[in-house]
Amino acid sequence: MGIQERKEKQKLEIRTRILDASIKLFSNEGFGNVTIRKIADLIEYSPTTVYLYFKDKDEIFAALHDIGFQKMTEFNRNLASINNPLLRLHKMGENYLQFGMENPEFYNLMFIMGEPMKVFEEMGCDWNAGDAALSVLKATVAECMDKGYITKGDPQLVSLAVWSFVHGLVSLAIRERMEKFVSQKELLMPVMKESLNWLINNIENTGKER
Amino acid sequence: MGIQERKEKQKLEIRTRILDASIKLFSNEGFGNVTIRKIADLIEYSPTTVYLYFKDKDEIFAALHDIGFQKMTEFNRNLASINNPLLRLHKMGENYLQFGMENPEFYNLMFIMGEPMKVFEEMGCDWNAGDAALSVLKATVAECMDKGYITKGDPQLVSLAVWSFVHGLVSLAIRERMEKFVSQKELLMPVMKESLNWLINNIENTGKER
DNA sequence: TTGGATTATTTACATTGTTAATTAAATTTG
DNA sequence: CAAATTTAATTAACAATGTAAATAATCCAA
Repeated sequence: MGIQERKEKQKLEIRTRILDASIKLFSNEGFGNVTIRKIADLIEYSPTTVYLYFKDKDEIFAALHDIGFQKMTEFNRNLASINNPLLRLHKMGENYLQFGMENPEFYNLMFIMGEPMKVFEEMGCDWNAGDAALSVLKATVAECMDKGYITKGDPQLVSLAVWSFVHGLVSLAIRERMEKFVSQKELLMPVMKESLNWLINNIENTGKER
Repeated sequence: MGIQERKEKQKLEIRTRILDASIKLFSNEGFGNVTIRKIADLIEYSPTTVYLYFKDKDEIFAALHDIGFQKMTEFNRNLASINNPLLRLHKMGENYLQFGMENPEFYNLMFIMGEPMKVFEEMGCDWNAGDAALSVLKATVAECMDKGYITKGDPQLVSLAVWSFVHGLVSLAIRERMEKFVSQKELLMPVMKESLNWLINNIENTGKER
């Protein structure tokens, strides 16, 4: 049935156009700027047409959320070539910081906003995109422990700690809570990286215990 | 002029009523539930009256933000009696976690939402409430370094790191990004505390370097 | 008590998310 | 190919929201 196929493709095409329009809107002006009517304007359809492709606004956010994780995965391509797991962990952290600072609106969607999570809850499905990304982190931490780069312990706990740390940095920075610590915007990223260095140095196993 | 005085007092009284109503609204149902009209209903005034006491909604948020910091300060009363600065730092962290988990909406206002910050920016004034709280942290970290509990270094950098860490934990938890790591809600707080233990243990100076 | 200042309310408007009714287009069927 | 049916899109409408302007009520000094 070639006709069904084409229809599916068209449907997907418009869905993509809606998402692209949304991205354009929020990456320029933030999330307050994403309204159904503005999306409709951009794709040159009437506002209600949007509802033929997405149940509601939150479902659009959820879809964008997934796109964000794809973007982040691309960001992490440079990890594959790093053999030393601690260096890889370090680089992974730096990537995370950079991704957040360069895509604050996506970051917001992925790790701060409540809306996408509600959709996943309603749909009875989990936070798959996020969980996949975290699995990589956990595997890396476990490898660090296996090979003795960091003190052996619960990889889950250490992963959570590392993630919380970098998430804390990014989210404080993009929500402008860091001005007391970092006076100029250009210094934000360097200071955050230094902060990450500090953490990595601290958790590195220099054989102080057992 | 006793009459001026009374007027001031009345003005303040209504301002307080507006803020109280707002707190009631958002602590039950979150921030989406705070609308000018609902506030007006609660204090039994017409909606536009609210604008005689606050320039706009964001200014209400900014005022609530300050109240949040007062609450947090009260939370930290238990620190005064702790002499060991590292123990005090640890307890300060636990307080922070507890405050955030018990007052997620206030926490949101103080450390996540963008609105209050915009108001401070517009008014040309700084994030005073937050800065004051951070000064205490910085002083404690400095004391830890002075007395050799943690490796000497830049207190500013370490303070930022510690704060980012606990902020990361709280904000991931209240925005429900932690479900992969912590399956049940009752376990959240224990795991977060364990995570904090891990950090404190890691930064504790056991004399491994110099 | 009267007139200006203060405080409050009533209207009003634009923007938003979303639903229902209606029309236009495409597809299937006879 | 024409009629019937299904699908896609639009127009109209609604309720909620933030907020401004016009109007009314209240208060206080002269």
